[in-house]
Amino acid sequence: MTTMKEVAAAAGVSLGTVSNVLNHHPSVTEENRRKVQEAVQRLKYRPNVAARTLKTKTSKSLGLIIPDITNPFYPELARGAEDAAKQFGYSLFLCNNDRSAEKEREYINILVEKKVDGIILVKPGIGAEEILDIRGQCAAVLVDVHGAELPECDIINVDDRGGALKAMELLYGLGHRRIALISGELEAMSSRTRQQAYLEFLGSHGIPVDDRLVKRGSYDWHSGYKCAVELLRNPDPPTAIFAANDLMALGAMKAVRERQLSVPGDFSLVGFDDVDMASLCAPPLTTVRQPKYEIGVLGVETLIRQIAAAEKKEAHQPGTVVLDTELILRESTGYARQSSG
Amino acid sequence: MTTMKEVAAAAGVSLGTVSNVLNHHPSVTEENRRKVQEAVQRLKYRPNVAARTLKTKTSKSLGLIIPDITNPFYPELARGAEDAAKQFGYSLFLCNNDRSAEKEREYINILVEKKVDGIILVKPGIGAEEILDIRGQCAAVLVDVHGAELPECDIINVDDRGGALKAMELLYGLGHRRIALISGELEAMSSRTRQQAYLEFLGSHGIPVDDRLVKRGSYDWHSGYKCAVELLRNPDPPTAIFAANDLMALGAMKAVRERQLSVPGDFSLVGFDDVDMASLCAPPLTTVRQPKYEIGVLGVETLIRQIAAAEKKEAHQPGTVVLDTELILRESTGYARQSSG
DNA sequence: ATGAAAGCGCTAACAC
DNA sequence: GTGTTAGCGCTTTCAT
Repeated sequence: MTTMKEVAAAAGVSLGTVSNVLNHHPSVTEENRRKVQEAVQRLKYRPNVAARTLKTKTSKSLGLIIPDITNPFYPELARGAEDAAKQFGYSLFLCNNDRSAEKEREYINILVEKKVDGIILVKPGIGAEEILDIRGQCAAVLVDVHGAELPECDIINVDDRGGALKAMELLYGLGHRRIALISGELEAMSSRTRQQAYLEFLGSHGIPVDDRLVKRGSYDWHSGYKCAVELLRNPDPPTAIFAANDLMALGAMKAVRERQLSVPGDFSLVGFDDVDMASLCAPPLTTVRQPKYEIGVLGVETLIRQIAAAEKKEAHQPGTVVLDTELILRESTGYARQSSG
Repeated sequence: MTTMKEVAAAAGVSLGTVSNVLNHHPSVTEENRRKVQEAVQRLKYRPNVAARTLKTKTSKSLGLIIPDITNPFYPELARGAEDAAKQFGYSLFLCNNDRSAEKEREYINILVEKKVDGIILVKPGIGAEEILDIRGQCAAVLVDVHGAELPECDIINVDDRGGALKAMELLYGLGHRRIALISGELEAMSSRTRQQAYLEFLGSHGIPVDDRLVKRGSYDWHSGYKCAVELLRNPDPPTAIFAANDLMALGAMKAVRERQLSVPGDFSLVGFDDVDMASLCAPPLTTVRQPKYEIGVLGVETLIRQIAAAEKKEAHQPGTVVLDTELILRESTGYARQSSG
């Protein structure tokens, strides 16, 4: 492996000069610059990032901690993060924590030890103090977390409440009155919010909450299927389901169609997220789109801003941004049937 | 930031002793071990991986270069790689190259500079010499690549030929004779192989190849849709489509159903990969399952084996492994209709 | 503008 | 068993 020292020797200049050339410092003779560049080429010199990191305390690496890349919501987010990271000259460590706080801690430890310059923490399961601890080590941004307890952190959330309300308004506007909810795990801020919005909407429209119409899933399609089966077994079944994510909505759709009910003729379904399959499936799923890719991009942009501020020893003003959702009207929603609505 | 030096001072022992404790060297008094561990806890000491990497030339990091994590084939592969990496104490850099050899080169450079211990290169776009170059820097395993030109590399392939043949046999056995192919990009080894198998099967069963029945897609569902639309416009249309991946098969299914043809009543479809949506969609898609997760796991296991061999200065015997596929019979395939078969 | 040299935090070889 | 020490490859003063 070629080192700067060897390049210096080959070019007949000093170590410092080579470093200056490589770091584009202006104060180098054209002559020397040329000689160094030639030697770099000839010896196929490659900088050693470990050495640089040791010296500069910055690695040009970031960490992305998500629940599970296998959940179709995350690839796009990860892609956004990776693209943005690349653009700024950073690389990205991918970490799946399976929604386990313990794994999350492990990963944070490793990332800190690897001297990443920043961490994006999606749906953090760890406590507030632990999160603040990270900030002592590197930049950090939180995605999908309750902000109140963390005033000193950058937070990116999606307007879950607004999105859920849009879904409910659509269903209500189509005449549905018995609207079921398939919620996600209530540990996650976003699931709780979507459920609250559902309840709130019912309340503000004078619809009494029927507990048998509220099921709790776990974000995978099997759970959506199971919840829907139970819902349909109800003597007075719902005419529509609002699911806290597309996967569960699609699972529910499967159950509905197995009961020989047509979607949207007999039954309406709305999801959340707008994953790829939502548009592919039959019928295409009406859903509330989250800006997944943009979350990833914004996450690293925020990280970069923090890093830049820390470098200049400026204060960074942390903030919370709430991204908008968009209702995507497709073909899984229709007017409520008179008979049951 | 606490360093080993400070820990040594706090514990009243030497730097070397601290290092010995941290690296679990046997030759340390119980007494000293205790003192060091106490100091580590109290000072919240965290090792600096950059320093260690500089010294040991090993980073406990790996790189995974794939076309695009957004393609539903890759999250599972990535997950398998990440899980295995974690198990061996490694972290994983995620890199999307968008099937561009240029980006691929960039990433390889960065990864090498970051001193990753190994790289998994999926569907490499770079040339053989470049690939062999990597081997001088770190471990490497190739996934989905033509092996003949690279006898010195570890290669993991899937039995695309066998898989495609299974799909064709199924269709043929159901009475289909006009079977169309929607292939992928022919730069990729796997697409070429699947197409070859299709042609081979037709040949060996005395079915003349009809060029109008062979379409080239680009692995996304839109292209599958488009190809199917063209196929169905044919005056003597096919009764079944074999698509080189599930996404295109699902796109094709959409097109077929828009023509008011029922699947599998009027038309049969077989995909390749067995992604999540294949089982979720209606009707569930018959497909050829690839062991996606296992590829990822096997990839890092192979890397680890190379690394271990290099560490012990043993020779590593590279090899090519071809993983089996499995035909997953679902509901998108049925008997050919007499009228058109 | 350039060279010399210190040192980032760690491991490992060596002497005791 | 423990302490001392020499680098790993780089950036960054500080002289010159």
